[in-house]
Amino acid sequence: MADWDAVRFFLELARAKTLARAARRLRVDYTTVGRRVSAFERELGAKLFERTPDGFVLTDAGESIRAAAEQMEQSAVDVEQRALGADRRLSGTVRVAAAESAGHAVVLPAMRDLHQRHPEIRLHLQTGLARLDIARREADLALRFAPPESGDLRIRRLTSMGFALYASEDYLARHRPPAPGAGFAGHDAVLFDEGFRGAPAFASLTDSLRDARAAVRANSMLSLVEAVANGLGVGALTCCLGDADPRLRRVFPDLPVQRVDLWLVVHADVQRTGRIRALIAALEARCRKAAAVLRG
Amino acid sequence: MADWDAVRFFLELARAKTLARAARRLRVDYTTVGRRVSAFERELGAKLFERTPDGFVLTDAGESIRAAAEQMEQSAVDVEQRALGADRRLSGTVRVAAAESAGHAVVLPAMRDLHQRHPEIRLHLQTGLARLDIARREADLALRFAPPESGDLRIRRLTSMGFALYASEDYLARHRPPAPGAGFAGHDAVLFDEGFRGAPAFASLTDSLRDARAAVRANSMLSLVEAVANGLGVGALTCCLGDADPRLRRVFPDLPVQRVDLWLVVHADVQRTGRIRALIAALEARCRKAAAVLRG
DNA sequence: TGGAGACCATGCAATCCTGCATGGCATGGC
DNA sequence: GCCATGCCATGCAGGATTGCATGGTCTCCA
Repeated sequence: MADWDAVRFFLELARAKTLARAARRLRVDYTTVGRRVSAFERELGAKLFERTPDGFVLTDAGESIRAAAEQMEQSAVDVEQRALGADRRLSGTVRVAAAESAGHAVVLPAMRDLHQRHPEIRLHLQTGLARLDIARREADLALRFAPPESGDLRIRRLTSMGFALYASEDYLARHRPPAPGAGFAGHDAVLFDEGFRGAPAFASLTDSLRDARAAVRANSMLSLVEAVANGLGVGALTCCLGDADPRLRRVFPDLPVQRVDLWLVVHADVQRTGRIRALIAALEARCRKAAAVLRG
Repeated sequence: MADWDAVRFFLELARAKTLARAARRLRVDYTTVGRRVSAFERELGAKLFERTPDGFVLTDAGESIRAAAEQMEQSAVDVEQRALGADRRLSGTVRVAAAESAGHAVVLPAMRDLHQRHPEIRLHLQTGLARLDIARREADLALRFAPPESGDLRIRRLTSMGFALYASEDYLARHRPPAPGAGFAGHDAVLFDEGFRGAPAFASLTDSLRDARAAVRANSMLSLVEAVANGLGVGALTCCLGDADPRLRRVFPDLPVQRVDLWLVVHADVQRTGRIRALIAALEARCRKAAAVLRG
């Protein structure tokens, strides 16, 4: 094959179905995707895609090379992983995928310590619940509230984080104080946009807000805190965040907090990479030192 | 990984050990190989090669990605093969015009490989020097020792084939050994009926037989080989044929063989049809694999 | 010892590729 | 109907990549 890179374009187009979407994921212009895929078809002498009204659909020929192409992708990832594993330098970028609360409470403080010793290590923190694929190397490291099981991933428990319901002082003054377990009918809720799927402990916390009206939905933790702090409603926050903000009060100060385990996920091959090892060590140190705060 | 194609360069350099050799195999300038491999190293953040006096040697990091890179290569081959296999037109007859020696040494072995994968492809091999007109579609493909220039034909060099003078052991025992360049007066020659017009290197070989008596003339290579093997005279044969027959000996074993380039000629617009592409690929694979044998 | 041959680094010019812009074509909401 | 949105084809200009040329190092061999 003249140009292996064409397979990368082929695969992405097969997944994205349109030139435009594939181009965005590949970070090139869509004309480039079209041209390279056409060239690939010409080279192979086979029509790989049917141009239908709803996008590019694989032909039989395209379908029949898909598996091999994915195999190739897997090997490409392997190449990358092993190269990364061989890299002992304490410099370069580490990409971390984490829930925003974990990013705030764990990753950034850990990074601050790490930066003192190794200023060459850069962090690319991708918060949000969108599950970046560690296996496909969309991130080097992930912090998750629910551990995935799969293949070559190394998983370890970092800490457990406390969550509780918070409201602003004046919100609590203006509303009839809720009773534990009695529901929040008549209350306003500040909700995270996407649910923390797969974290049962956390689910039980948000479930208790079910009866409340959703006054605010946001997909940014900062907005969430501000919403609660501004008296817009009751919200579930990590204790790190809630306790640190003087404007916030726990709704049930006497109840124990909800604990959710935080898991570190990393690909087996990159565990030896210098900068990644260093960051993992910093994360663990941070979790040890701040265990009390994190657990609430 | 930003550019999968870099892996192809990496692998080739790992095998070839020098930029120059790798570049020749990849059909690019060696500066390109150097630059792309360097870029790859930069991207991975790992030094893959040690630049030693005797070429590029894999570092530990390079060694550790080699297996995955080879895996990737295997998948690339799979992609290609399935694309070929998926083309529904991979059946029917391909008509090939070739000199008998090329047919024997290249076309038939290539066809054997091809037949494993695509048993529905049939070959119609028309040997002989009569120039079938590709342009007029008297054949789909031609293998020639002299490239025609004309219009819509696609021409590429397949390999170079070695020719040498052969005789049987007992013929050599019975005759005064000829001296290189001194002519063959008093010898018997086994000649191909029609001359290889247009292949100067070959002409020089047969020219040296000018002084010999023509003991046998034949227009079949099989007859030619048999004639030489039976001690009827000295004949110019491809090294493939001559070296493979235990009854034959090179007349001048110490002289380098005469090399004649073998050209593949195909009409531009049939280049894309599946069965023809498949055969071309098989021909090229055969020439690559058997290059040493073909060159003598 | 010196010259040929093989190899590699670097500067520069031509080429190829990419991205942008325009325009055409669908779909869907108002 | 009409506009907004999303998609793709094609022409064109800028820029990245390539190949070539020069110059240097090393080895081998006469």
